[in-house]
Amino acid sequence: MIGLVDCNNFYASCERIFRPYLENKPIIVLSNNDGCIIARSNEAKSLGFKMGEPIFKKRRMVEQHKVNLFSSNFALYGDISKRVFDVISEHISFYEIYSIDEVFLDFSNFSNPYEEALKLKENVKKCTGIPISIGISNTKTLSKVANHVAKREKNNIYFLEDKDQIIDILKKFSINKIWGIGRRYSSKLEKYGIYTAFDLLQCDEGWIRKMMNVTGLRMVRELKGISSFDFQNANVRKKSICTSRSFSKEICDYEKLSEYISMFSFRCSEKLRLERSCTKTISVFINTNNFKPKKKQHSGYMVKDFDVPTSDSIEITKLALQCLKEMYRMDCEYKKAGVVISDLVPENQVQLHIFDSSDRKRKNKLMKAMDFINGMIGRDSVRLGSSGVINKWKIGKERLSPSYTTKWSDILQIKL
DNA sequence: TCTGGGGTCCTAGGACCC
DNA sequence: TCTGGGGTCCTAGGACCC
Repeated sequence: MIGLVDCNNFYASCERIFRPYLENKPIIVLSNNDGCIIARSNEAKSLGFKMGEPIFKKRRMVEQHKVNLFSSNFALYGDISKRVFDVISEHISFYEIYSIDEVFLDFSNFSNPYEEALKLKENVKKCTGIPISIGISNTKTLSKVANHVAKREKNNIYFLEDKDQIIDILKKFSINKIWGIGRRYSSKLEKYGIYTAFDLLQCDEGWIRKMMNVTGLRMVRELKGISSFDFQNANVRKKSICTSRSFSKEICDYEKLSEYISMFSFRCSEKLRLERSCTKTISVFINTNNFKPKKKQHSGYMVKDFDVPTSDSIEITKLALQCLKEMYRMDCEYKKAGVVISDLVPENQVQLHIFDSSDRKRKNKLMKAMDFINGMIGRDSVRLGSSGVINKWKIGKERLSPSYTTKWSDILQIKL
């Protein structure tokens, strides 16, 4: 038996924890630059706000219904997420964290999974203030289905086991809600008259394999109750790391753009060291605003390799800036840029290079010192000169809530 | 005026090897 | 007229997830 925990409207719920007066009020959380809708409370959902919609198109509706808008506060969400998982780990020893607000649980040792889920749900709510839903079934994909159903149940828990019951639900379950079927596949399948999960189960497996390759086939098997996606080991390393941003205003100036690229590279290398990995490959991209098709368009993308895999911020930033230099066009206005590092190897398995003359031990020490200082007294306390002197990259966040749990200056005060 | 960020997996086809 | 068989590695692009 596999349980899937999903935090209800996670980001919106995080904002609500410290503002109980927002209970039953519509809440929307916005992406960077306060651009798109990325989370909605149930109240906001029923008012008709859509995921991913740009908020400026909805200004009037926001005012009309007195919707509470928030800029995204990922420091807060990340910390609350960790607390939720901490509580869960006290109940269950074998679990797989799937995303910031989802975790698969091994429920096979419980004689009464429903009771166990209920206890877990209540404890998470009590300890963190976050409401969760739990779907239970015998494969990951079916537990995802069960979780959908759970969202509408009174207790937010659904145990899906009985064969007839599974068929009943799959007959009403439209394909675009299935885990692993997105917009492309659903419109492709609908052309063949396949509208529900049940319809999909009637198809020939060879045909499914041809249509949706082996991943799609595995998903269909899971719907049939045959487990095809394993539990992931808790400490899988990342295969790539990316830092990218859209700018609130387009940038032409090379100096300014290079400061961003430098900052993105630095951020990537910090994440990389946290993973205890090194990178072999770096790619940099810069894009103009494709919502303004009349303006000159350019999508630059450049990849470069390191002779020796590294996690050194200085080396990584240097190569990234070289990429930028080679593709930057002075007659373009750039709206978005990013740095991706890939081909990651564990730091203790780095292949050395016969002509490598740099003192890697010394560089490592320097990076450790930087990470230590920034960890002690705050991000960017020490950084590279190439990223500029002041925090120019502060992206538009007008409605940012305090970082109640991760910043001393923002800690909640209670009057007794 | 204003449109997010960070990941994963799979496949076909080209280039190469013996 | 007729021209083999069995592999690996890499990349771009397509699909998906939250």
